[in-house]
Amino acid sequence: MPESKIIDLFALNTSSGIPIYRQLVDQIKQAIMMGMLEKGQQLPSVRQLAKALQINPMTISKAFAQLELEKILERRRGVGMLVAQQSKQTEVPLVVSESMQKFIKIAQQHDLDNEAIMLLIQQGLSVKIEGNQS
Amino acid sequence: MPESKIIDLFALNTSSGIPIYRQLVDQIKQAIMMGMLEKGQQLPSVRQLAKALQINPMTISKAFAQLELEKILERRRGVGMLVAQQSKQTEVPLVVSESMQKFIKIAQQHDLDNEAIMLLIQQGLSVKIEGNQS
DNA sequence: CCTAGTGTATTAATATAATAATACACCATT
DNA sequence: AATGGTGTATTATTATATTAATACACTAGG
Repeated sequence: MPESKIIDLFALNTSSGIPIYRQLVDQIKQAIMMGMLEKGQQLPSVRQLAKALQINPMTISKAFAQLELEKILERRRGVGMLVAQQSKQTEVPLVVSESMQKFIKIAQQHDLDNEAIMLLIQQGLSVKIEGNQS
Repeated sequence: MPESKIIDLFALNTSSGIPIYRQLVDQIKQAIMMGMLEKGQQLPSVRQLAKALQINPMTISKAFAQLELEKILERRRGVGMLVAQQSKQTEVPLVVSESMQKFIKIAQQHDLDNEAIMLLIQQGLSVKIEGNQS
């Protein structure tokens, strides 16, 4: 994916109540999972993004700081940012996406809305382990 | 489910960063979805819960205020709280749970952790319509 | 070295949310 | 009406998170 198009990956919603930097973090992880960003891929500069998205450069930087902590991106002062070669986030296998789509379809056919679906999954994930982690 | 056992439904984590009242809201919705709370079912009183869970009564009340707004519970001053007969939250059909469990199993077999699974679903839900928007 | 491009540490301003204390409102039973 | 149980509006405190401004740090290329 050409660097110029990467900016189009981001769809920020400033009135959703979800912090901008978190939206950035999530959307980058998702882009990698969907195969839209590859390891070694260079990202647009903090200032380019900040200008294009009309937000403060530090907000971008904060998002990337978190992503670096999680070993997903590498930041290089004076150079730029790129998807880490050893990124912990990787593209999701097709069978997984397919299984998910099947599940979502069935859930929607039974009138579950998005929030209910998220809650159900959350429940499903926490039940696996007896007692609560998190 | 006997009222005395309902308190056991709640597993609050005061150090998770997730607000207590939101944990209560989510856990009640989940309990209904899992069939552990039924329509018309009476809930323990605000003060009983507050004492058992070691939190302020107003925190319980806040959670229930939200659930009433969403037409899930009914609150009756001087009487108590109960699951609304017309509750918008309903038990999830078995086929849905099964499909979900299948999906979770496959995802975990492919090394997705809980956070990745949640992000994936979130992505899956936001990409509603495949096709042209031209 | 100088410049113009990278990213960022520090700090401050803002915004907002979460929790709790209090006193009050409502209801059923006597 | 008195009592003892319900829930709650109001208010204040606290905590904390988010965003932004500024000045600084690093790098590549001329």
